Amino acid sequence: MPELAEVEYYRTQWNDGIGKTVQYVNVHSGLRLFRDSCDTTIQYHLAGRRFISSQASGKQMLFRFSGGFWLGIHLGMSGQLYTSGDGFYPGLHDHLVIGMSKIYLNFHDPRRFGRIRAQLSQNEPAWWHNRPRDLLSKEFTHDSLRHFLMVHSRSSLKVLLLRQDFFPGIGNWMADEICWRARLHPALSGKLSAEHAKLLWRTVRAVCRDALRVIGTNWKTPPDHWLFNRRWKNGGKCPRCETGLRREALAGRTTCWCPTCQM
DNA sequence: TACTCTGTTGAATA
DNA sequence: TTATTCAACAGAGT
Repeated sequence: MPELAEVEYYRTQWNDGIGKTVQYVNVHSGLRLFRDSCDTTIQYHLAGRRFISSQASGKQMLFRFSGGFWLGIHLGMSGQLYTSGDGFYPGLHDHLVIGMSKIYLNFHDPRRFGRIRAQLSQNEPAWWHNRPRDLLSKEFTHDSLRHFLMVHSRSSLKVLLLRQDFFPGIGNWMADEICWRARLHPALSGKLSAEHAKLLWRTVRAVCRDALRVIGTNWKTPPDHWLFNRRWKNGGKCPRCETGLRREALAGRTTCWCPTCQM
């Protein structure tokens, strides 16, 4: 489940290709992944270009190639980026393979919920330019969060935290981790007190920082004092108070919380 | 074998 | 306008 930190991790997997020139491109054309009809653009225009740099923001990634070629990737639910060396042969779910000298950059996605877009232009694509600000930027202010909560005061915290237009990069496990750390019940409405809103703001940033540090750099397993390791299976205990965790679908998403800690 | 569940986005519906 | 539901998928588990 690629969220903020997993996306950052996968982005860096292609770093060994930076500076190299594309020699070969293999695309599984016609898949929903290429619904922005970019499969032919990639197939015909990527070869011969040099891989310059990459960025990640929320769950989005942007890869820059020479001559104004931009490749955007969203991993969806099961997407992965990885590289391989000589002798590699694309598997069933390797939907995009970029061959370079001694390295292949691969996009692998069994469930095909991801999204790939390509564009030829001097400036970065509009969809990237218009993306929401990052949660660790100074533009994500306490005041903007309070305003957002006020406007959507009828929605639950869990639903709001999953809104990519305001919380880019937050997914299911991060939303649960944030609620748990802030001791706020995920079903609470957005109508929070000023103190609780401030607490939520601080916690969102702390969880983003911690996730990027632990998972984003070399994908270590988060420590046991996070909710993360306990939330997946039945019978998990709260790392703080050892109460049995509750797991229920909330707004259609599996949600885990501690009935003692989270009010 | 057949059914259920998983988690993200965006379209459809209320 | 805003909130909720569901389809797009394949694979692992029951």
